[in-house]
Amino acid sequence: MPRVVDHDQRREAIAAAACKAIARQGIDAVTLGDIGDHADCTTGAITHYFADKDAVMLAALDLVIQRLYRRMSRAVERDPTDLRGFLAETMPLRPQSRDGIKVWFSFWTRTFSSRALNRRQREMHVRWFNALTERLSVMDNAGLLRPGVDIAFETETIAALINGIGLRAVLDAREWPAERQLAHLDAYLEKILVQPS
Amino acid sequence: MPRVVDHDQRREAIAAAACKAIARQGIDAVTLGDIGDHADCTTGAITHYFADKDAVMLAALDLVIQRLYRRMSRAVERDPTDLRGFLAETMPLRPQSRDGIKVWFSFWTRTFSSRALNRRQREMHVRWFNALTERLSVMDNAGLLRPGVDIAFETETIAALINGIGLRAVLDAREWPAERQLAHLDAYLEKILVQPS
Amino acid sequence: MPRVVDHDQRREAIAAAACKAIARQGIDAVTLGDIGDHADCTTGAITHYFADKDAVMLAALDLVIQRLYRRMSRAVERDPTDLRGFLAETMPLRPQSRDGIKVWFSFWTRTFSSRALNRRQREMHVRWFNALTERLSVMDNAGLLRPGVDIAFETETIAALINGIGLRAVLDAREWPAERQLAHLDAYLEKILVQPS
Amino acid sequence: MPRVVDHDQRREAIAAAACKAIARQGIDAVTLGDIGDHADCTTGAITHYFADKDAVMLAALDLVIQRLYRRMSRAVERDPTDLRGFLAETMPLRPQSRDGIKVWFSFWTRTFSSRALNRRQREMHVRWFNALTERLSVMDNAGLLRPGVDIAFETETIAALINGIGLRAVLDAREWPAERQLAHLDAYLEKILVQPS
DNA sequence: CATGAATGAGGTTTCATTCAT
DNA sequence: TATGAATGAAACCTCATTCAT
Repeated sequence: MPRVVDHDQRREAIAAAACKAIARQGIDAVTLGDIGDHADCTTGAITHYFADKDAVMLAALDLVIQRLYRRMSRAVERDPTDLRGFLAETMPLRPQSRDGIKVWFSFWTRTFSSRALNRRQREMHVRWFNALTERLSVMDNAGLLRPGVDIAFETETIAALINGIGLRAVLDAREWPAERQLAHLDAYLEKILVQPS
Repeated sequence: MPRVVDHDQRREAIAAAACKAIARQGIDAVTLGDIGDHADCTTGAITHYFADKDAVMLAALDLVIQRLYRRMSRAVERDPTDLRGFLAETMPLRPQSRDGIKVWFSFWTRTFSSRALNRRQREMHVRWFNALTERLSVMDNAGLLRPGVDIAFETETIAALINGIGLRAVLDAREWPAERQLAHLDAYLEKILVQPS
Repeated sequence: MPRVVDHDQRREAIAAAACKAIARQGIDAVTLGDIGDHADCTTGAITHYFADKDAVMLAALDLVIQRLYRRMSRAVERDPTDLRGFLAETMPLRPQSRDGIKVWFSFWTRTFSSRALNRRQREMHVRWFNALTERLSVMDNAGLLRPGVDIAFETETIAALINGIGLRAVLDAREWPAERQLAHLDAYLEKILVQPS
Repeated sequence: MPRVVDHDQRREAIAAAACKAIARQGIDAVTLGDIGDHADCTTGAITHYFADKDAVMLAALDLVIQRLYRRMSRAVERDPTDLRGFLAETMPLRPQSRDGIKVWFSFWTRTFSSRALNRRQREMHVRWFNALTERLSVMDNAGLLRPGVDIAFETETIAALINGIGLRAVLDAREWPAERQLAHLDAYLEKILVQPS
């Protein structure tokens, strides 16, 4: 049993190393050796824990997604009606979260060629979509949404906006500090939320 | 006299072939051989026109960007106040334009590791930003924007939204036909444009 | 535990294989595959131990030089005043030593284009020059040199002569057996050494 | 008939360009394109005048050798007993002659792998050997050689010395101006020539 | 469990050569 | 006669994967 824990820990450590490597060098320049360097182990060790390179990369993606959802869940627990706080967890506001977002984005273009990745991407989106829809429903029930707002439709628009802002922030980090990103998010939310009088 | 060949035309043909290959196989799976297949020539012929693979890829990006701007310019010529028509040219509404957008997106994650690509990406964005700003100014002067709209700020929001919608449409083409993409764009524009009474 | 391999030994084995290949096929016809054939390994194994082909070639040169100096040192240990024996170690007198000399010579023309190689070549010459100068000094102190001999000047002349004779012997091995080479060396030494009465 | 002259002129021009390229970049880094650049023509033009690359290289060598012999012949015509002047023509005393010597040397290592080149090299040497032998005979007949000098033997020693000095001068041009090269030659000649009392 | 040496397929790149014009 | 576009073989090099230890 302790073995299993070690095993999982090791896998996660390697996945985390892969994240760093992907964020730093770009997903298609990363080699198993690079990942090994970040994880302080050799390529042989990596192939002990993963079937092949693709499995490592997917584990990196899963790790990022998992962290993302954990943060989003915590935000919901803190305040189920804090839509802004919930969304902020998916934006590259701080250097620590930026790497994860980079990894997430890195897989986008990979889905062009891989049917499997494409399906997983869609699953992830659906999951995010549902989580966001639930936030909006909660807010609607609490009377915080402007009347006439189409929740499903808004979910998609917000998702697109978050991705679009996050992309800019990741491509041009210097010009896009947290405040600037949030300013654009807030400006949009203002348009659909009931204004506190 | 050697075989008469239009050097620029040949370069563009190869760049176009690279676009097709990138959109089809994904940017990191494309080989010079693949591009040669699409361009009906050998790898030797490609390196006759380009210094190396990177140069080919950049030419592909440039071609896509150039086509994008050409389409945007034509839209402006048709009707300088047609913001929607202008923006629609940068969205993957039809299969033909989808490939170009895919290529454009494909280079995003590449900028994580390449300083040169990152700079080019920013230049492109500035150019697009300026073009979009001008559209909004023209509309503002024509009294078509709601009062109090911050043009620079709106430019960024719209850019983010377009990228976000385009991304979804490209990742999940079946679910995102032109109408759905435009619906989200229209919904946002409605919020900043003067309503036709 | 990985397969236990003496890293330095492996490098030297590959360098030795490169020497053989260079001597046999000529420095500009040698491929990594050829070297691999001589070393009983694949090109991949070679690049596992060396950064690139240039590094392999330089290692080959270094190995040759090292062997040369080892032989010269041994000669000095045997008899510090045996100038002829010392010089003989740098001449292609036997088939075994011929390969090394060939490799050494092969790098001469490479220095025309490579600044780094040129510098290394000069360093090697200086080292040889100093060793030879020391031999002559020892002999002078032992009263074996004719009076009035300029040691530095003679060092250069002898070096030139050795190179010239060695070159002929390597280009036309059949016509230049050891005796013939040594005859020319002896004839010159006779002119500067005190004759045994 | 004028065509033929043009043809030969063109061939020689290309051979001369090859010489420059070889001296500058090293014999194994030279491409037909480089030679074309120096000759102001394309690779196509070169293959019009030569069967293949080897033929071009050999033409370059022939040109160098031919120039060498022309210079040596002129020296003999000026003064048949001026051994020093005769030998000086084969040394890299001036920048102009250095390129030719470099080309000559460059072919040395090529002979390791090519039987044809090796034979040509030997032919060249024999020719030079004979010319030098004749010089020494003339001097001997004129009573300018010390008694007991073995002409054939001295010819070889002198040839080796010339090559050895020339090599050093070519590898380390800055340290080996004409005077230094000639000083070593003179020192040797002094040992075999009758001293002017 | 873990290592890292070795493999070998596959990619990019170079370049002598050919050939249509 | 001359061009230079195009070929294609061959080289170097990278790297995911395997495997003896």
